[in-house]
Amino acid sequence: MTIRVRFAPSPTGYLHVGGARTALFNYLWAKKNGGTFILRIEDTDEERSTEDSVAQIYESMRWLGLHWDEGPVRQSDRAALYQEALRKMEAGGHLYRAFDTKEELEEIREQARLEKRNPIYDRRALRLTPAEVQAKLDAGVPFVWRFRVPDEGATRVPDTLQGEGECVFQNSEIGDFIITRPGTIANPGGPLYNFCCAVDDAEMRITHVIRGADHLSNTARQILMLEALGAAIPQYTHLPLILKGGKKMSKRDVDADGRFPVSVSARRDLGYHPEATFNFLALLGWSFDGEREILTRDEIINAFSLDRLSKSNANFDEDKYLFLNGWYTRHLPTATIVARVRPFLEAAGFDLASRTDEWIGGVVGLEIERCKLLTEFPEALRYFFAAPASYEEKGAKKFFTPEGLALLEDSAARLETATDWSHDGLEAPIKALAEEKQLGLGKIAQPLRLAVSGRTATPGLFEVLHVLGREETLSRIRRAVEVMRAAAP
RNA sequence: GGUCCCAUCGUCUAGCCCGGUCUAGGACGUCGCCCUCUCACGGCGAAAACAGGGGUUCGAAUCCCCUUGGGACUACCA
Repeated sequence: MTIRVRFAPSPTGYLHVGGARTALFNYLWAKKNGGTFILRIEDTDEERSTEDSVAQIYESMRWLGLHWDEGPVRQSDRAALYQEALRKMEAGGHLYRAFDTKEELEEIREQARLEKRNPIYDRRALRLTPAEVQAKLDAGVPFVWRFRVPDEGATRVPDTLQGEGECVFQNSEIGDFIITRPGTIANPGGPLYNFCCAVDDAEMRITHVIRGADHLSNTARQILMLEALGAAIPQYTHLPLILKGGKKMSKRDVDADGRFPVSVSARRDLGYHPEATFNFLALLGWSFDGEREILTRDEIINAFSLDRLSKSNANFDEDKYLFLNGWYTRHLPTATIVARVRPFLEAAGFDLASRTDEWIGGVVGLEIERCKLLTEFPEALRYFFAAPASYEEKGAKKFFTPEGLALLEDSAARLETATDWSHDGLEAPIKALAEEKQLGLGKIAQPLRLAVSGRTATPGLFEVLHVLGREETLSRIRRAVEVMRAAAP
């Protein structure tokens, strides 16, 4: 039997990293087994679904390389299918109409709370006589369809991960759930999530449902409907949840924290790599061998298996994500990094018109070990595009002293007579100066570094001077000297 | 409150199913040392965990029970 899995997001917000991980595991399971990965958009909630979200979900999945084999299938296009399933279940005696108002239902819940019971519908609609039902229908009283859960027995959710192979729910604890929005005969209410999900899983012949553990109790209901429909029950894998601050990631206020947003697109905009994200997400609840953690897409696909999934919830480890991103920044081909950094440099307003990819690659290469996120490059590279507007305060205090000033002027004098502006050609005269002064190279280099870059931490000083060129270097030193004189006359 | 799920270093985890090889392995983070013109990268090293209590067993991180803790669900959302 060929494996068929689906990722079924609701477009009520941007795809977040938790959803992306669910999509990833479905994708991996399909790829590993030569199966089919289906994308299904669960947009039955017209109020909350937006086209913007739909577009962003596609975009984020493509960015991560989670290409789907079938779909996207939109539930909003499948009304006829749900209508047919509804008729089938009704004919089987699995459904009944309920005319209760929101207020009545709230009362039932409140009562249950007081009695410390699970709030379960009391089936008052089921006690209506056929004549009473007909009267309400004739009067146009809105109703919803409820699924009649069997009185006895239990519903077993076959799960590869949670429980000991299955999770058991007593039917008496489930309660007759609602499967449509309120409507009338003339104007029927639309189908609800649980219902569509079960119908679609059956219709699409889904073999494995891999989704978050927050769906565990829904699954019992979906299995009940699947049985009523006479459909096969897929194998379920309820993934442990990704926690953020000890709580489930919330769809709302997705990107409330600008530094640690949860939407995939916001992460991309912050300069995270798809490779790092793919790798990191795969390791969130799954492990390769417990030793290796930096893995290629193919290695992950080949090694992926459901039985190496963890059962317990995982905190979203920002430090590790950032570390991995830094690793990929350092190890991805330079051309890739340059292509990805370019837009960030442009956005920062740097003039790239006269800059070749080779030149950009050069300066990116110099700063790459100090940058984990692509968004860090503009600030890191700023001094290659413009003379420092200010000098690092701590460094200025330490190196812009009378002694530092003298050293800077001496350095400038040596550099002015330098004929060879290569790394070695620059190093030689400065080293000679250090020896004459009986100082460590750092003593000379630090004031120079600060003068040309405004910073106390940069790549090798002579590489920097080489890139800046003679004129630019000397003019920056002159400016620094002026600033120093002005500050301490 | 009810139902369900989960429980190894601060965090992500390996080991658990098939008890002894575990003085519990790796990674991130932290700290120290080395490399070094600075920062970073890299290298080396350190501190750091089987939630608690009962069983079963010659022997338990591994099996069973209880307690405790954490999470999810508890919509005419998905």
